[in-house]
Order: sequence, then structure tokens, then C-alpha cells
Amino acid sequence: MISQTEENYLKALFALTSTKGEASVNELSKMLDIKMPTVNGMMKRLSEKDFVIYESYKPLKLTEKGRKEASLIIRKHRLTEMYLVEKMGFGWEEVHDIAEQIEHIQSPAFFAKMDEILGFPEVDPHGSPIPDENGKVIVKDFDRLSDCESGDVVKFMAVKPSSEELLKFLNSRELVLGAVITIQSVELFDKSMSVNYAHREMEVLSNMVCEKLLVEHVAK
Amino acid sequence: MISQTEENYLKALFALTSTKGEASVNELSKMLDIKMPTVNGMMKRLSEKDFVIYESYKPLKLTEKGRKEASLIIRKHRLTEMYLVEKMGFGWEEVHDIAEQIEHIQSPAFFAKMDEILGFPEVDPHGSPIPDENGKVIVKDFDRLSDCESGDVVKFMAVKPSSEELLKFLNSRELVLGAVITIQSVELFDKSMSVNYAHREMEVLSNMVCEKLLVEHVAK
DNA sequence: CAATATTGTTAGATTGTACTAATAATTTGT
DNA sequence: ACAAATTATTAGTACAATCTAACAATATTG
Ligand SMILES: [Mn+2]
Ligand SMILES: [Mn+2]
Ligand SMILES: [Mn+2]
Ligand SMILES: [Mn+2]
Repeated sequence: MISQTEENYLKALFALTSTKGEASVNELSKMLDIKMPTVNGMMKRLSEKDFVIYESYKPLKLTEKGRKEASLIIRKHRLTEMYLVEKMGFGWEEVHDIAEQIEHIQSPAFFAKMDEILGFPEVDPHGSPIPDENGKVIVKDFDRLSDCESGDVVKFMAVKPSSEELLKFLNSRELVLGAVITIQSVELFDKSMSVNYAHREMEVLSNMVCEKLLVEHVAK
Repeated sequence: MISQTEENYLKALFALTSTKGEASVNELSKMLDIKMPTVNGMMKRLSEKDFVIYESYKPLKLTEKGRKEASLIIRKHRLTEMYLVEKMGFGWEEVHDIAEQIEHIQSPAFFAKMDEILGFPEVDPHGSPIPDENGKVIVKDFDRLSDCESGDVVKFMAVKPSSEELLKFLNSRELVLGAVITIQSVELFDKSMSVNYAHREMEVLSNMVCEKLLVEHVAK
């Protein structure tokens, strides 16, 4: 009924619309690396199938049906990533591309089994929440580490969707989810931070990195 | 480079040609449930790509390249089935349809990990051999239980590719791979067998069932 | 606010994978 | 050996998913 291609469009549109509630054909086109006329046509098709609200020259929106469909694909993606890391021994930087394919497998039993084996996890290996069977997601709004101040003590909760390189960088610094980070100082000119966590002291993190790390305040 | 569709054609052709070395467009068409003109066209395309030897009105053959490609897909299929049964707790009757999809995942690392976790298995849950990384398969030619005689003691080694229903039937009789079966008697008119195995005595197996069970002689 | 840049849409072409209908070649059966 | 049945092929259609080129609408900016 719904093709792999259509699923990828829905997922991308879901990501783009999750902040403002709407997105442009142009943004979708760039995100998917597919030319605008193709995207435009697909949006018409998906609106025909009642997944998308499409009106000429207006921003794109997902219908409730579209949001649910997208959430369920994301659920499969994140369950898969968690399974690959927890049960198969992959690193968190290796799993995205595999999950990008496995998320399209049609087998409720397969994902139900994963979920069960994992003990019904709430987040994926990057700290992103796993939508439930009905497509509902509990969105926690964490702070970016880059918005914290000297002296803050925070817990590293999630990485913003980003490159494999960032994840490898974090590996090299032994900076893992759950780490409690104390901000020692913030440079004025480049906003880089010196932080302590675990057994590491005065690690320097660039602002580019800090913007990708989502944290929760722990104590004063 | 090679599509999911093309992979399914190759795999089907591999299965059909594994006995005689060749197959007809008609047979392939029936196996895949795709009309003959479509199959014919695809065979031309696959011969263009050097996977198939196609000549008008001649039987179809796989090239060496085609055989290898098919074997590697079958390798992924069977590794997946084994993983699903051994590591995820699925029944052997549940895994084929899932493997039919997962066999198309493009990720050598994913299947290498499966292989490693499983301890480099040589057969799938139905007793079919798993081709190695180079596409080589060790084919053992077992006997069909239906070809055995009263008094024979045999070991149940594999099930011929068949319906989910047969597998469920075997479940219901607790007849599992590795079971040592003693043939008590064979009915003359319908070739049904009365057999003993494990704690079961005088179980009656129809000829249709016996033709699907592959066995190895154990003792006189 | 008019010129320019950007974004969105339409039209038309291409490729992959399917189909049906018509025709041709091969095989089978009497 | 010929007629009939089966199998294979060709031709033409359709739809999904992509593209480029041309044009239209909207947004930006001097
Ligand atoms: Mn991911
Ligand atoms: Mn995907
Ligand atoms: Mn199978
Ligand atoms: Mn398949």
C-alpha cells in the first residue's frame, strides 16, 4: 500500500515539520537530495492518499494519518538502532544506515520481538525517544550544552541527529550518554567549553560540538 | 546496482536450475507468479548484465556471476532465518517471510555480525546449507524419508522447502531436526509410514509428508 | 515598489517493473 | 506427420519514481 520511497518522504517531512508544523518543497528537496519537481509530484500523490496537506504555493503539512505513519516508521528505525547496539554489538555510529533500510521491513512480529527482547526501551542509542505502537512520542525538551554556563552541572541525555563523525569524536573522548558534565569555563571568543566528566578533566569541546549535545540540569 | 526485484528473479532461477542446470521462462513465471512476457524481458535484462544466459527459445541458464550473486542472497536469507530462530525466539515456521525481506539489506557488516553471533552456522533452521562468503555451497544429498524402507533407522536432517503448514504439522508431532526415526512399517496402498522417534511411538506420516523429509541412514 | 532572486509548478522525457493481446516457435499427442 | 496445445516472444500500455527545461508565483532587497 505504501512504498519504501513514500515512507522515506513521510519520514523526512515529519522531521522538517516537527518544529514549525510546516515545511517547504524546497527544504524537503534538499533534505532528500531529490529535485523539486519530483518532490512536488510526490506531495500531490501523498495528499491524494491523505498523508499530506498539499495546496499550491502553500507550505506542506502532514495530516494526522501522515504523522502517525511517519512515527511508526521512526519507531521501527529507533528500535532497530537500539537492537543493533544492545544485542548485536554495533557502535552507535554504525547503526543509522542499517536502520534506514530495516525500518521498511513489513513484519509487526519482527519489531514486536525486538521491542520485547530489548525490554521496551524508551530511547534509541542516541537518546532520541522511540514512539509507541500508536505513534505517540514523548518529546522531552532538553537544553543544548552550548546554552549552558560556566559552573553548570548537567547530564548528557541525547545527541542531535548529526554526522557519524561527531559520534566517532564523542567515542574518542569517552563521552557517553548519561555522563554527568561539569562546565569549568566557557571561552568568550569561540564559545568553546572546558568540561569535566567521568575521569576526564578539562576536556575542550568546540561550540559546534556543544550545539549537538542535549543535556538536562542536574544540580546547581 | 542490482535491484531487489532482480535479486528475487536470480534467486528463483537459482532454485529452478539447481537440479537440471537450466529452466524455462514458463517455470520461472509460475514460481514468481509473474506473467511470462515480464519474465522474458527481465531475463534479457539480466543477460545484458551478465547474470543469465539468454537465447531465444532456449532454456535459461545462470552464468557463474549469476550463480554467485544468487548464492550470496540465499546466504543472507538463511543466516537471517537462523538468527531469527536462534537469537530472537521465532519458530522455524515463522521466519521465511521475514528473511525474504531482510535478504535484500545491503550491509556486509550486518550479516557478518549475524554470522559471528551464531558461531558460523552451516545450515539454516530447516537444515538447508548456508553458502559461504564466496557463494560456495556444500550440497549434501540426503534421502527422502519416503524412499526408505521398513526397519530403516534414519536421522532427520532437513525439510524440503515447503509450506508453513508442513512445519506446523511437524511442530504438532514434536518432530525436530536431528531426531532419529525408526521405520516400523510402510503401508502398501498409500505408502504412509508408521515410525518411532524420541518418546513418540507408531506415529503415522503420510507419503506427502515423507517426501518432504530428508534423512541420513544411521544404522541397519 | 520595482527589479531580482528564490521557490514552486507544469510539461515532457526516461527507466524499471508490471500487465494484456497478438503472434510465433516448439512440443505433444493421435 | 500433422493438428492441437503449450511455451516464448513482440508490441503496446500503465504506473512509479526520477530527471531537465521552461515558466509562474512569491519573497527579498535596493
Ligand atoms: Mn538513525
Ligand atoms: Mn529508510
Ligand atoms: Mn526460507
Ligand atoms: Mn526476497
